[in-house]
Amino acid sequence: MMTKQPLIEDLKARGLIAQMTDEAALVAHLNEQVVTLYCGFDPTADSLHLGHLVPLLMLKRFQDYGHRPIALVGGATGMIGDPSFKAQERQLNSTEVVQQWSEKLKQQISQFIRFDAGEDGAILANNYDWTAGVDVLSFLRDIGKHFTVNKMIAKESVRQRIEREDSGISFTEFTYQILQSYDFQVLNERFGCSLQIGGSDQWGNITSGIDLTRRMNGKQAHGLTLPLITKSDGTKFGKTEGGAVWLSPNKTSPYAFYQFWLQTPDADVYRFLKFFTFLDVAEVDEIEARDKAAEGRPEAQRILAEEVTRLVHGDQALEGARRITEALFLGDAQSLSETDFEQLQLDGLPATQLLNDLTEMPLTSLLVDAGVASNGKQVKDALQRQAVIINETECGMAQNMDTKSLFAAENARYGRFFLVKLGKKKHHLFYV
RNA sequence: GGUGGGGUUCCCGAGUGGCCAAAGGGAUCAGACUGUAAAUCUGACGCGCGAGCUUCGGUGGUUCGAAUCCACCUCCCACCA
Repeated sequence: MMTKQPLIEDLKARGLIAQMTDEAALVAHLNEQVVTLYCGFDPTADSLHLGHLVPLLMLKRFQDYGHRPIALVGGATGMIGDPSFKAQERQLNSTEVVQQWSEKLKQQISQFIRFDAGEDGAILANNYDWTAGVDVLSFLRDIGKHFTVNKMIAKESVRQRIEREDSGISFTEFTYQILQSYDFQVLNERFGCSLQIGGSDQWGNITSGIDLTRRMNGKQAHGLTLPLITKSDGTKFGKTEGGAVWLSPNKTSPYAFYQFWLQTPDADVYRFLKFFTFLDVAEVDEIEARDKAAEGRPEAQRILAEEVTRLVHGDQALEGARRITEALFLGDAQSLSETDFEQLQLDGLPATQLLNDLTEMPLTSLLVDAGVASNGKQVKDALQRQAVIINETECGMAQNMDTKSLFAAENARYGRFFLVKLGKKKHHLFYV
């Protein structure tokens, strides 16, 4: 890294700080030494999603400034469920499932930070290791004694659950903040970890961990939270028609991932460039200025999509995503060669093999079965507007029952490919 | 334990015997305009190509006909004890 402004200044400029404990003390602490910091990720699914990306990149930002990150997988806390700002009690997952998910998260996290032997080499930990073996009496006497229920109840993060009588909060979830606090204390003791970061919903858990660390270890620790990522139109960030955008290529293909970013509204894109990429703030401002001056289509979305896809899926996957995008949106699909088609499939364009007998198979059902649309109504709607295109041929309602002839061999590209477009953005490859 | 209010389609929320697959808003999808953006306008929005099928906390009843009436059950809310 070249000359750059101090870490906290940079984070502020990016809008990445929601709250922090005593700023002056934290800044001084970061300037004085290599700081070991941690962020926890609970296994609530078999993959991380976009919501985890900002904290994950935050760890990397700290590492880039010479600090030592600990990525903590919540094998233990994931068994309990964090009640913070959740409206309802969570469904518990079995031990095997949580452990399995923990392993997957570990692998994902590993690709973002450096695990070399240097003093800023990252550490991967699982709180299951130090929590599973604690017996009840020790837990209550050694740890629980440091918490007053009065304070625990007062936390904003659990207040609505305590005040609302229709949901309530189980003792299990109520103890979550103790477990997380214990993590901080243990990490402080074992690795000298003195800073915890997390989403702004974690503020309560973080400060209680700081308290516990001070009580049990006599050490002063710090905390910093990141803002909740919001969209300018008020809808939830990180969701698409199909649900969450995952970091695992098996759950969200690099192509879909790339497309997600490419479709970022102008009103959010520059903010997101600061949140999700390592481009300098000045660079982002420059891009913005250039786009404003240029009139017409901005460059920002493309840059954002490329940067983030590369970060999460690597150069090769990015190339694949770009190839598909170019073929489908920029070039004309007419000119694709046979190997291009094969490549599209390899690159992750959703593809489905055609059934042998398409007699009596409505186009609506075919497309729904392939996952192009979620129900027949959507296909029907598109058909009524001539918005279904099979290899350059527009289809209307009248063709709904003509699936067999639409997908007849003589209409296939190179005798086996059908590129189906539903609406402007959904593409699907069918092959014989 | 008592009294009163309530559980409606993804969410919020109307509907109190037929005109209800169920107002309105949000979310979502598609079209127009654009730049694979926003805003705006249009259409779709329980499932089904269709005939048609299945919904209004649950079960059973009254009725030609029920989300709407009755009984019981269940969950929630408010107040009282």
